[in-house]
Amino acid sequence: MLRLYNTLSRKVEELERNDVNIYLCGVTVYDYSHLGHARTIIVFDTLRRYLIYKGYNVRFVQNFTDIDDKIINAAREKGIKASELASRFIEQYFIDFDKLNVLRADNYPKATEHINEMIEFIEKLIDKGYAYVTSKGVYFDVTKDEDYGKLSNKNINELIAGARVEIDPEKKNPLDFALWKFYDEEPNWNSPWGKGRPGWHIECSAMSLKYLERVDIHGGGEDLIFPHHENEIAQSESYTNKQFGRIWMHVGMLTTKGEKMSKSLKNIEPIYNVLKRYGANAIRLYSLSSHYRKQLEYNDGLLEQALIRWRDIEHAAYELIFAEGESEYDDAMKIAEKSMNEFIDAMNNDLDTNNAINSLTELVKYINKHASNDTLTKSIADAVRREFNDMMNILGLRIVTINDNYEIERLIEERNRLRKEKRFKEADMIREELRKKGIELIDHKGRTIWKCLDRGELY
RNA sequence: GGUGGGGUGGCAGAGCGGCUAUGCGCCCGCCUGCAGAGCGGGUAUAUAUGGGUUCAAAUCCCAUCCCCACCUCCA
Repeated sequence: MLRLYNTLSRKVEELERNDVNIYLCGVTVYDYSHLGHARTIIVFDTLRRYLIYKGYNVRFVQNFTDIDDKIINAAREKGIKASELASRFIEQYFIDFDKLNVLRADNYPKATEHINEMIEFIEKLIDKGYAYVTSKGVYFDVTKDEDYGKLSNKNINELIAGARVEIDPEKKNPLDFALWKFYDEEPNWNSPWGKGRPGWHIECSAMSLKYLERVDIHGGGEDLIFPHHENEIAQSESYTNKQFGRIWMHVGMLTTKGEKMSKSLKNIEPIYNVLKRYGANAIRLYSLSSHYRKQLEYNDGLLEQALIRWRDIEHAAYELIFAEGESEYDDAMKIAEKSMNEFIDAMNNDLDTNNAINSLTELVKYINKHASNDTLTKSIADAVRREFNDMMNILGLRIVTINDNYEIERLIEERNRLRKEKRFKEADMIREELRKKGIELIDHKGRTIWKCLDRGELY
């Protein structure tokens, strides 16, 4: 049984339903997505893949915040419309995350396409007495929500005392947050209270309500706990009178030299850049190399380690493809089963992906060992293939596929002819030539196989 | 100041009372025409600090120090 840590209860809880609705807070599209975004999204993608593997019926919704001050400012700098900038970075988002082998969500709702839903939401909050209008906009009154602060475990009075938000005398309380803000200049939308733009938190409440009848897992980066998720809960529960979000999952921040990766610290590493250098598989392994709730340090050495780890897995994957012959395979079945069981145990334990990867490594070692001894038969390969592929799949790992291997096979033949004649220099030249194209040859007794390395240049 | 999470060998990362994971790196050897993978051996005297509980603590308790995140926009 899968057990997940719930930020709300601060306990590890079992996921008891069979239909699982997941809402992930996505990115604000005003710039390239960075490795920190990648980690959060890869974690949720892995969770989703695992749930699917376990037979759950998963529905996955992830939003795009496509309107806010940062987008407007960035667009102004570039001299383009905010909507144009947003759609450009949404496009880029898909380029990056498709390469990272992140499954597409069932829905990617955008804030600008749900203005009406938000307005309706706000109207009801006003009707119910949870929100009020000032000269600047519409605000949510946090004191009307008795359990405000329950997610972030904050005491409302302490929050008020230590509030860092600038004081707006019209607000009843410094913690009250905007549902709608008045703006005369574009981009803006009409509302019953005046032209303006929605506040940030309201989009997730309105959109998750629209696309998911119930949110079983709601999550995002750890930095969203307060105020974003706290506010979402306050609004949504005030609106529906029902609990909003069952399990709240939060992914730890990526750090560089011990400090959070963020725009303001200028220590961002855009995904496209890391992809170029290490490839998607290494990034996924890196992102999953530590428990998701812990902070993860970013540096080249760690990506390097992940890439080395990937090389072993990749090697095994190709050896399985090229395996030939028959033999006993009882042992292989046992190892595959053991490795898979350990993998599942690790995953069930609040997504202990690092240990899950270690379990895969166990099988990989077994495969590679047989391969080097020239005892990896097709029988053995068949006996372990399903488990191997399942684990690869859950982790979102995949080898590079190439459609035309005729030329490779031809060069291998030629090289082997040269080797037979002991013309090793020339043979090595062919191997070198292929290596430059990312094809690595592996000599076995009487035959040579190849693998296509997943490397940055391919992206 | 409040809230949460941490401090384990060169690096990453388990263990949550006894049996000192694991991976990577590094060194030596074997194997190979060479590579890759593999095999054998070695390396690190590892558990922030100081107390305490216990026959036994990295694991429990107390104190101290340090780090990070959140408390403003943020994945």
